[in-house]
Amino acid sequence: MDRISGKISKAVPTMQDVAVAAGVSVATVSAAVNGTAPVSKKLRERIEQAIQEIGYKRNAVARSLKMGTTTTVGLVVADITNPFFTDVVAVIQDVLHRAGYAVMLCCTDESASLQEEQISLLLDRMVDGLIIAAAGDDDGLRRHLRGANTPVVLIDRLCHDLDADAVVVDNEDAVKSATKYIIDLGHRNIGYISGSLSTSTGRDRLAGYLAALQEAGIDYGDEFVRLGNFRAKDAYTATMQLLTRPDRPSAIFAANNLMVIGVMKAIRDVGLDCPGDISVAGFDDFPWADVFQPNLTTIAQPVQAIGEQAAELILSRVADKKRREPRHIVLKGRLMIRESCRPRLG
Amino acid sequence: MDRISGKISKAVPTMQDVAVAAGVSVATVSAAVNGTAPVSKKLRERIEQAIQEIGYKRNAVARSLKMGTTTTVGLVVADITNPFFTDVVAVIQDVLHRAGYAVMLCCTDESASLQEEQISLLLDRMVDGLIIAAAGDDDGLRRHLRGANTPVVLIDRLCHDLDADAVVVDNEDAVKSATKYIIDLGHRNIGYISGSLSTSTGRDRLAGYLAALQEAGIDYGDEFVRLGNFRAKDAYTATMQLLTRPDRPSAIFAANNLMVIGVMKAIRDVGLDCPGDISVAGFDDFPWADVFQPNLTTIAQPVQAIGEQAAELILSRVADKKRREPRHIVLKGRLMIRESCRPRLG
DNA sequence: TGACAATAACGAAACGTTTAGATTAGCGTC
DNA sequence: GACGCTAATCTAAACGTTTCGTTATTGTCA
Repeated sequence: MDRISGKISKAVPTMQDVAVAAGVSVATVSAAVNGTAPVSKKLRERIEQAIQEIGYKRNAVARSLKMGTTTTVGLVVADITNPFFTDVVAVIQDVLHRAGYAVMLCCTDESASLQEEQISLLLDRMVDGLIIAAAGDDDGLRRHLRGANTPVVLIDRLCHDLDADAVVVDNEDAVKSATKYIIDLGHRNIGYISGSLSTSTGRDRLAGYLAALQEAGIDYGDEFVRLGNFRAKDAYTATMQLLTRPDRPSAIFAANNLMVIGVMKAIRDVGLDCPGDISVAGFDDFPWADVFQPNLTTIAQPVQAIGEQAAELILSRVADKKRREPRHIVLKGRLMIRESCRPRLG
Repeated sequence: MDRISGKISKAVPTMQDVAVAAGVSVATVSAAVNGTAPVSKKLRERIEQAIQEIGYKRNAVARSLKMGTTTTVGLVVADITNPFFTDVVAVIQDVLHRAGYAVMLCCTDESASLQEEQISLLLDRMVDGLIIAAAGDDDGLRRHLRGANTPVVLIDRLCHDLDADAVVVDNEDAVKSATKYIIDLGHRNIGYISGSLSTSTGRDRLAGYLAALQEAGIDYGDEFVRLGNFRAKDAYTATMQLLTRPDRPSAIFAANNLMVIGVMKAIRDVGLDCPGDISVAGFDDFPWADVFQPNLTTIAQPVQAIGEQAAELILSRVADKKRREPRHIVLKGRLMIRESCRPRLG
């Protein structure tokens, strides 16, 4: 690159170079580029031409240092492999990009310690805001987020005692109505494969299940509840435990989409048929839920709305840093009744 | 925050603050923090303590400006909603994070113009490297990437005439063997739902299909080929066209996972059954391919290896900027034979 | 005792912007 | 022609690091 020819051609041109080329000061170039101060037509044209000629691009890092703002938001999700999260991520991405923001994506694999690392990484890089689907324990999260006065929007999962904006679904209500639907089909022994109880979604969804049982006067409590920790593999073993009981459940509800896979695998592996022998429903809809067999009955989350609201929230926080009351947006899930649940025989 | 009390407490402490607190110069603090120069035990301890006390964190933006390096790589994929990409993204994420790098994720929605925007956004922010699953036309890509002397690794899709590292799958070979498998089952009229032909994957996969036909002495050429552009919806209409022909195909191959969904939907909507009436196979495996019915026969890509190799490549490029020959890594796909293809009847 | 390394700490100049405040130019008024 | 008043432009000081060249502090050896 650098020709040895008296003057060395810089690798990447700076505002200074533009200023020299256009015969003005850097301040004027800055004003012209950003439109922050009036600059005469004549100069503006000269500057623009110089920019074209030498191929100048503004250095966002230098700008960030000076401005104290990076037009970047960090996005932390528990599992990028989960279709629910990817759908939400896609929407957030889209909205933020339109607003000129970049997105730094991090993935915590449902691990609290990894989560702290990732948040630290993002905070170091001075992201203007943070959207988090929190994994694991709340304490670490709170500790890391206090002090850093970066605006935070929680999605999907709440964090106790952290006064941040949040957009979540009414999990309890959704699972309660799904469970009620199953009960109304005549099922009494209903298995429940739960997510991690250190997340608000894990707790709230379970609460919905229990509430429906109670309301129906079924009182075995959490007898049929097993922990699946939101992963297919854990759900598989959990389901196996349920299916090998003498009084095995005639229906199973899985608290998220990944766990449904584990449930179905287990059902297949013990030689049962869904929905013939056992009914299944799960949280989170996915695109092929109604094209492969059995067509799954699910609770669809409003992913589009969740993503949009989260993005809007963080944008408004970033635009106007003054501390306001945190806002919680609660959306409703929707029960998609398909064919994986049948009335209980006999 | 800022108490009005004589001296105002800074929002976020700087190295200067640490220096004052420890009674040393900023240069020494920097040396201690980075270990770039020897500093006596005594001072190091004082500095460390000061850091703890005032809660200092190094400002990565300032550091980037000075160092000309951001320890961030940009990751551009065509569709974050596609399980293949998310799997790869997850692996890349993981490897890069371990190496201390952050990942900026962008999504182009298969649009060339959006892609240029996104790359521009990343380049502005001075990412140290770029991993790209290229969408659309190659010219724009080349134009944007030249000049910026940022290392680039292409994944999944090649870009003609761009001398960048790349890790791809031998698409032609994989599809050829899958098609051969279908032919060997006795099928003659085999539909092919293609991805966009402006991508190398679109072209190579189609080439594999055609090669298998030719080798088997079947010579209707691209009679049964329809464009699905890698999206479920387009694949649906494309499949509909095929299924309403008088000589409708007895088997269909879809060139990626999303399009399989469209194909299955179309088959269902015209009242046919897979695999009873029509056999189906597709590119890209997914977790539930073998738990829901029909168990899909697919070509599994080595997502783990793709992600790892891509991450390693970009890391080595970033570590050592000197221009070397671009490396192309070609991996093999694997045919996962399940139950969605049956011997042709009659 | 003085000369000379070796070592540890420091001062100050970058990196490429933004921006407050100073300067200049242009122009109408008295 | 001196004066003010705008509007346009410039000068220079930040922003928070890193790093080069320099100085201070030892210790060693002739």
